[in-house]
Amino acid sequence: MSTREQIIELTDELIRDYGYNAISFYHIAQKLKIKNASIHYHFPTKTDLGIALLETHIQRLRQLIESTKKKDSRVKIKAFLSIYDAIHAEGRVCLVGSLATDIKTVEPKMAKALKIFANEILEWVTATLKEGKENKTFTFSEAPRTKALMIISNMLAAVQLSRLTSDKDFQIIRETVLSGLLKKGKV
Amino acid sequence: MSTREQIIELTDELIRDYGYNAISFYHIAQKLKIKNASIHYHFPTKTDLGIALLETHIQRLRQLIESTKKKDSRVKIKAFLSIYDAIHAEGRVCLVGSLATDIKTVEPKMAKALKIFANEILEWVTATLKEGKENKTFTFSEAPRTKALMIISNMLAAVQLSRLTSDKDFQIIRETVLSGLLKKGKV
DNA sequence: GTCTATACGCTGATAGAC
DNA sequence: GTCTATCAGCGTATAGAC
Repeated sequence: MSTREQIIELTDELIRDYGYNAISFYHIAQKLKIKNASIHYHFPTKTDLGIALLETHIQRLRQLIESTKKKDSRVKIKAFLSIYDAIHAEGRVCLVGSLATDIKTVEPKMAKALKIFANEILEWVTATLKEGKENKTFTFSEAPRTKALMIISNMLAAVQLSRLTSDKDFQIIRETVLSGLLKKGKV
Repeated sequence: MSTREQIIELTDELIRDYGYNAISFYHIAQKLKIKNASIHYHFPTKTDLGIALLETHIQRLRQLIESTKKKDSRVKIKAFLSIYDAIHAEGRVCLVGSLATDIKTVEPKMAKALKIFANEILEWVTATLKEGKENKTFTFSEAPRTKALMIISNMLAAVQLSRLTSDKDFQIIRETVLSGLLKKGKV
């Protein structure tokens, strides 16, 4: 992995652990055993680093969407939930949630990238739910986009809340989300 | 309002706007037209200020619980949702969500206060749902604590997500939460 | 590409006058 | 209780050698 990629990877972990405004170039440099100035070579400003991180996430999301395109709706939703399983296992929060609380402190260009990322997630989950509802894989009464908002908000907050209440609360929310989609005879 | 109260009030707004690690004593002092050192007189450290803020919120929550004690379950849940209506109207996020992303950066004493606050909210909503289910005000199939987790996570994330997707998404989530509790013939 | 050296503003915090 | 003055440390960022 190139230095540039290592910086992005570590920044991702640090932001989801501590938050954008709590981390510094010095923290990143120390962990990677490089110097402060080396990071500035790859990313002139902190904003540049933040945008590069978001663009990486957007790219990965698009790859996931592409690679699961022809799979069952259930597989797609489970792929979405699996992302949160990994985040929760790390004791971290998701990038969208972490940056949502900081959005008023970042430069417009970075805020824009964050909004694009959040909206592409919402569009994908919406499309997946719509598809799953039509082919009777999922059962729910709300509009697909509404249901997507409910599921995303449940998962986004699950990783945050379980830091405060109980670790097990993540699993409870996750299972309730899934069973709420699959349970037949409801509605 | 005393200076001490003004500091707490403004800190609350700033944390929910920008996040704990983005705000400084200088920002607070400037807005209140006092000096840096005056804040340190009331709160020796930033941690002391954070804890005082959380204790204020815990106290207010207890007052709300007490004042709505004998009211209908529906009134209690609407009181809970109203808190988020106000937060969303301000364009801010809730204190629990804002600090959940920063918890690994604050001192243990402050983290503890935050956990107490989050758990008391969860207990209240759980008790309210249990009561409402028993007297048939609410209709849901999950355990009361599970349903409370779902509702709290929906609302906590609604204020965060609506900063990124659309302002209207808050209302969509809020209405879906409420109708999911009141709609008869479901389940 | 990575380093050393450095600039300099902001941050939390303290001492002591009023 | 609030002020002035001051501090050390950390933050982003840059210049220029290797």
